[in-house]
Amino acid sequence: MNQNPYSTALLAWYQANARDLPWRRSDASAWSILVSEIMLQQTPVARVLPAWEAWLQRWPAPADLAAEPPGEAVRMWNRLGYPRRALNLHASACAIVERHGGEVPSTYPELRALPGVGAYTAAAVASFAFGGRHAILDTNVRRVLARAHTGVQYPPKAPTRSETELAESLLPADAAVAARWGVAIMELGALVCTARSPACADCPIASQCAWRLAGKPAHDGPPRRAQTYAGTDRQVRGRLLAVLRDSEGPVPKDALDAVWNEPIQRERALDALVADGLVDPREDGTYALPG
DNA sequence: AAGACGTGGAG
DNA sequence: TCTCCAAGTCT
Repeated sequence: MNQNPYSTALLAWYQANARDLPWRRSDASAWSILVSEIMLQQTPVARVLPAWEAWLQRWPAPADLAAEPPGEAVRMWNRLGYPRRALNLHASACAIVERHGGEVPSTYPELRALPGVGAYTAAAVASFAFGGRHAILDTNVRRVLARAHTGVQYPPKAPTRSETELAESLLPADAAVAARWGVAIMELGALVCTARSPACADCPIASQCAWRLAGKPAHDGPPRRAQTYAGTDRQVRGRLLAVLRDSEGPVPKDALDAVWNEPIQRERALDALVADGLVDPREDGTYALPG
């Protein structure tokens, strides 16, 4: 049926060990799945759970969100991080209403065309919401493939062509099986084949894992540089936006000036937020979330 | 095609 | 405390 050597073991493992996440339930709408995928970008499941519930309760369909100003999406996003995702979700909702009659599109190209929807998210929604046959290549899958197939501890910094080709070569032929296999290998990376301390004893494909068989050699190459945060523009942007989020209406410039004492950096961060459409400078000199 | 882009929990 | 990292995307 396919050349995937551990499909059966992986599927069985998933059957027995998958988390009961709300966006995986059979009654989850395509919209709710899209929302979950955007929220989960670079953000842990535990923090997404409550945000996802609140979001869907307020905006059960794309049209509900599209009917509100983008600033409300940013406010609702709260402290999930990367607030441009809220803007993208709002813009996606508008596009879905305008171009797709209010229904989340089902094909990869249509999904990929939505703002904030890249290769991973388009494949994930097409697969998880619509049962399409697409290779899922997120950080979990990339790590599993790096270990099981390539025999190294960590995947390359950025996704490569060969990783995509490997993932596609492993895809079960049947679309429904492929969709299930996609979540399964992702779940394996999230629960067992983790970044720091993989639980190889619990791994259904341990006997075929190239990295384990090689004695789990440590990562070879330059250290994976951690992202700095303290003192960066990102931190300033975060503080600036928090003031606007926590305020009912427009705020005077003084309130923004108070969050950071270095004026050059502060102005640069504010200008960038305005350029990104996350902050709306008003004629009276005050600032607000976009209306 | 490196680097920017938030936030908070775990070890 | 400090580093790492969590279902990426965009420029």
